[in-house]
Amino acid sequence: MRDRPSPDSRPTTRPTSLSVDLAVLSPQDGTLAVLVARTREARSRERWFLPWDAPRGEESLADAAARIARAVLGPSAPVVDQVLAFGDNRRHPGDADVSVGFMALVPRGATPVQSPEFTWCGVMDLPILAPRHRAIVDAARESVRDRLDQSPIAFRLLPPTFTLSELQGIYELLLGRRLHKASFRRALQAATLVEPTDEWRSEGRGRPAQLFRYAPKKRRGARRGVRFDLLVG
Amino acid sequence: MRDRPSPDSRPTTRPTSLSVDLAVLSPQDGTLAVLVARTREARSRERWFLPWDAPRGEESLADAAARIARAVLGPSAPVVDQVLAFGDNRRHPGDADVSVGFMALVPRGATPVQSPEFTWCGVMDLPILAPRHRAIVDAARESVRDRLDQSPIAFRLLPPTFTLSELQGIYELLLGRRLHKASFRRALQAATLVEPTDEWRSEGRGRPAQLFRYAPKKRRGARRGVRFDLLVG
DNA sequence: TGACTTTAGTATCGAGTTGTTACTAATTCG
DNA sequence: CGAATTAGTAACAACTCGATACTAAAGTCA
Repeated sequence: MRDRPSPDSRPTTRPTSLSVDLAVLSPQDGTLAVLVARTREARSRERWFLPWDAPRGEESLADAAARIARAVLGPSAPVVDQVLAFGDNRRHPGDADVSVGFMALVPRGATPVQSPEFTWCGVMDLPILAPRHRAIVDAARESVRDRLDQSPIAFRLLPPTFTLSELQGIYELLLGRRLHKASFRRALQAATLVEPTDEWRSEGRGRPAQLFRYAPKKRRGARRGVRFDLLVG
Repeated sequence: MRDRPSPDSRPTTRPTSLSVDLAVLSPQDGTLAVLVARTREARSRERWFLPWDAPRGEESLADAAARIARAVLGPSAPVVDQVLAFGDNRRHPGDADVSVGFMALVPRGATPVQSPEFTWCGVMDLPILAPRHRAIVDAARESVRDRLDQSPIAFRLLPPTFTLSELQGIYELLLGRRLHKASFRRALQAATLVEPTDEWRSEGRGRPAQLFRYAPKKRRGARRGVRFDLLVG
């Protein structure tokens, strides 16, 4: 990369090597997991990496991310969301100058990986990734947490029908803290986000739980005051 | 851009033209404004653009954005936040394949532009920008709104000391709705985000207002339940 | 000077929301 | 059968929020 001064002239772009990288998140065995694969060559210090590629042809960033997701997860295309672009000196497996991180959220179990040696790995127990990939995973988790109550992303981590306890478990997993059952259900009911099906699931012992599906009916969010939920310094 | 198949081999990056683009937001005359400049050449359909450039040398994306901000606003360096990367077919003034949008928030008035013909323009009254620049402005506004109660960004739009009415006005500007005075102040006090100075400001008629400064003291945000504040469908 | 207006800031009250504790319901396990 | 386990609900106290109303301190204008 050479420096090129632009004293007072108009700016110009510069050729840069680009990658699109994907953090696939899913609840596995009661914890949040990421899809990672092992490198074949031994010369790099970081032995594991996230799925990634460069955009092809006129493909947009989002299209490239969706293609990578399909390559790893099969044709059942999960939605991908952009997380952040990284363009600093943290190392990337393909030495990309700039990497645009995306995330995909997929339900529990329902995700047999077909491609090469991709495997689930709990976020608390990640192997050593290239620093830029590690940053993308962290940014993806933070992004999910931040958007959890503005956006129905929790439902992407569940199959089409689910029990309310499962839904609450997803929220607890993502927020990293326990929630109160009655309050959770009250809030859920007030938001009219789910509707009951007439099926029930018996999960081993205990009373069977009713299955629900995601069926948002909320029209206008009752606009509240500001809450200053920040946790500063 | 040529297509290059990668059937089962390892992915590689591809050279791509890159830009870093900046949406500078500021409250001006009671409305939210963006810094834009007029193009000199008449051949392009979009006559206005945001400040932008390509990263130089080993400069990171954030460093490039900070440099662009300094070039436009002078050496008083405002913080820049990444908003989103755009890599689709929306046109960019420099025809960048990928543009990483950043935003800077600067206080009212305190921003005399020195560089070329940059000027404030109210967001409700924007001229025709290149579509990608327009998208960056929209994404920046949305990003501010989303992060308003998680992050103390409102204070970046104010000078070091301010009245509580000014602070409330910023929130109302960004959220696009009126807030209740007593509730706003109660929430502010509970969060211990500001502390009073011993100065007062007389703003024409009416009782003088006490000046406050941003001085966050909150340790742990009292963790509440989920609120499902989404406004779906 | 003294009413009137304007803006700042506080107090109080009632309606609504939230967390807790306790309860009932339906299943499996022994 | 009874104990254990999970689902789901009820009732209540504590808290939160928004509306209204109030006081305070300035300017305006007769």
